[in-house]
Amino acid sequence: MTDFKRTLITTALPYANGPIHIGHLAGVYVPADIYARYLRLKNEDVIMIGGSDEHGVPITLKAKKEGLTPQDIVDRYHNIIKKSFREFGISFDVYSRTSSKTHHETASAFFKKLYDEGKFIEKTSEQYYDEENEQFLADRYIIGTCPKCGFEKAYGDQCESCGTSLSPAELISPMSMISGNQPVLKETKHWYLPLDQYEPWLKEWILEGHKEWKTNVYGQCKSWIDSGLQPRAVTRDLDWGVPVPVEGVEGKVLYVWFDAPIGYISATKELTPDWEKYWKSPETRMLHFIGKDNIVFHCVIFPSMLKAEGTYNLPENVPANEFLNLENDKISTSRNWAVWLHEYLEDFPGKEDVLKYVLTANAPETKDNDFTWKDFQNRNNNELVAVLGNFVNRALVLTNKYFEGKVPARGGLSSYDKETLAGIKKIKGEVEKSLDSFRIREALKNAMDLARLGNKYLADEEPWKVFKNDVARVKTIMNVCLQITANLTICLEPFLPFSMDKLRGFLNLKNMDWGRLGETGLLPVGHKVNAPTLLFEKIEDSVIEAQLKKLADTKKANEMAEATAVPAKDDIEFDDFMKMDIRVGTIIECEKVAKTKKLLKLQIDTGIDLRTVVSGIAEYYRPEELIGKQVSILVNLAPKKLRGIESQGMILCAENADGSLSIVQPDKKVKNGSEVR
RNA sequence: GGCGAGGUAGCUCAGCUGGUUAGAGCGCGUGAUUCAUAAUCACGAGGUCGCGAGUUCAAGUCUCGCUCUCGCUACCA
Repeated sequence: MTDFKRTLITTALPYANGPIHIGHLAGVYVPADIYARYLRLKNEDVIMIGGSDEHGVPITLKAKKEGLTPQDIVDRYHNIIKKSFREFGISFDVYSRTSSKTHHETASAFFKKLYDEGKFIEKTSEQYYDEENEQFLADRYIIGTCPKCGFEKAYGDQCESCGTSLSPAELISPMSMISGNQPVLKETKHWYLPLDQYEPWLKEWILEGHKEWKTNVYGQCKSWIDSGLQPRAVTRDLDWGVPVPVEGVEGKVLYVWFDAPIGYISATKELTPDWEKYWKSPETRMLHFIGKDNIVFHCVIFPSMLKAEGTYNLPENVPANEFLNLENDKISTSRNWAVWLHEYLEDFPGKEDVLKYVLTANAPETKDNDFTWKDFQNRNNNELVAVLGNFVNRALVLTNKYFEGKVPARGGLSSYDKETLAGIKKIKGEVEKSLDSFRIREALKNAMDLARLGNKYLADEEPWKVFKNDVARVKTIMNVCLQITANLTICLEPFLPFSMDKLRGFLNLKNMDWGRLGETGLLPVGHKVNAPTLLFEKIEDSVIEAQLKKLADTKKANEMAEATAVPAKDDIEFDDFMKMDIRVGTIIECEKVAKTKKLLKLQIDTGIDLRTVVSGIAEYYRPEELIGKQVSILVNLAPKKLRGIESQGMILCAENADGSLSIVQPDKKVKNGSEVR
């Protein structure tokens, strides 16, 4: 392994269209913060970079919806995010934003260099264009009828009703969200990063060179690289973002995925004029802390950009976490299913460390995990309060009681004393080993063992009994306990910074380096300690119930919203309706279409003829149970090839709120070919 | 359908290159203890290591098939 002199830690840039929730924290910011604090405590040269990702289409849409400018939107969320991070104690050395001047200059220059050196390829393609407003429309700016579910307000990239991902060309009767007019297809030129050219290099660099990466990270990279990489557009027709710095080009910006990771560089520039040593010196180790959704960007795409540029370092490791669920359900910003950081800070003042602890102890390092309020309460009450807080309290209360708060001198040490003191160094080694391999959850457990060591020592030595006939021995015992307590302030500092600060207050102790962890004389004899207050407080059931009620209310509100039927469509003439030829037919044959999950191929006797229909209902019906059933079928829909099979019609289905499908059929058997109207 | 990750005690997870009675924390039970926020300490119960084959003297650990969960992906009329 290379000997690095400094570390650059980047944390995924949160998208500035919503506040931070526990999923972001558990996946990225808490582990990154712990690791950064650990390195700082070791006096290593480390910087931790963060910032808001403020470009991209969703922000422009939100702005439009609220009648504000995109800048208004990002200002709002950037401020909420930045404030909540600061209050929560995520120790960024700099928290920047991609709408900053520095970033625009940096991203622009980065693009320009690759452009000038011919690292991009140019491609012209047809995209929808709004003639009235004279601009190309991003996928999200196009609205139309979803070809699958008939939802009229599907976006060009995705139907929010059925969740299908789409391309703008698939929408039926597309409409510009800006003018309301029908857009026209028009040619536009864009630049692409030819990822395919980097494939052999990526293979070598990751698949051969970084087998030590986490299995989830390595596996996903391998999957992408092996399946063949495609050139990726780096520009977009949009007016919100970093303008493409090419002469004569207007109305184009850098694609948000291209500009966002450069934000790490910009933020570093804002932090220090010496930024280049963090990005370009081979003695610097770069780490990207991200969630699993970002693996491909940080392992394949961004490195390819850096490689193309040529002067930058590549990431040494990318410790990506899986996802955190909340009370057995996926965290979702749009469904308001989350514990929001800014709300937590209001509801639980002074309990920043409790959330950090719970999110770390239950971190989704190897697989998706579940956050429950009950677990939150249990870990606080049974671990922080009962194990850590209680030990500290015992040590200090006894010292105050027997020795007026002065650290007593040790006498001769028993072999058990020696063993206990040696245990501190052992724990230090374990914590280091875990942290060095990014096993943060394990590291926290290791560190907490120090408090367990103390509790056990106290229980075994029973100073409250010994005091009756051997005060000298009690002096030794309490000295050992206090040294353990002092060591806790170092050992747990990366994980519980606020609480350890408080504990240092109890002990009258200054901050100490990681290197001193394991020393048995951190507190000199005669040193005065204070009377302790509680390091952690129990959390009562009522508090947890209040949070659960809040979530239950959200769930209820969501159900109400789901129960509300999609609004009626515009009126049509009777003749329009009569254009549709819907018949009753009987399913004669039915089989799954190979290599698909949702498609069934059906032979249907429509009374007119026997025809083949492909339908996306395989998730709800098994082929054998459909044979012989009567269904309603739209027979005069233009045929379309799906998976190479020509589908000659559409089977009518009702879609439930959960997206499940139910075929519409006559309630009595009727003659095949009967018209439905 | 393809690919990736995961399926180990009630819960959350360790188990490296295959090797004595499969581990930890929490929860549960019993006992000890009272300095401490009824906290702590000891002991214990609890697992056919997703299912089925195979390789091997020996498999949670390797191979194959199946199955379930999550994610990515695919032309879901």
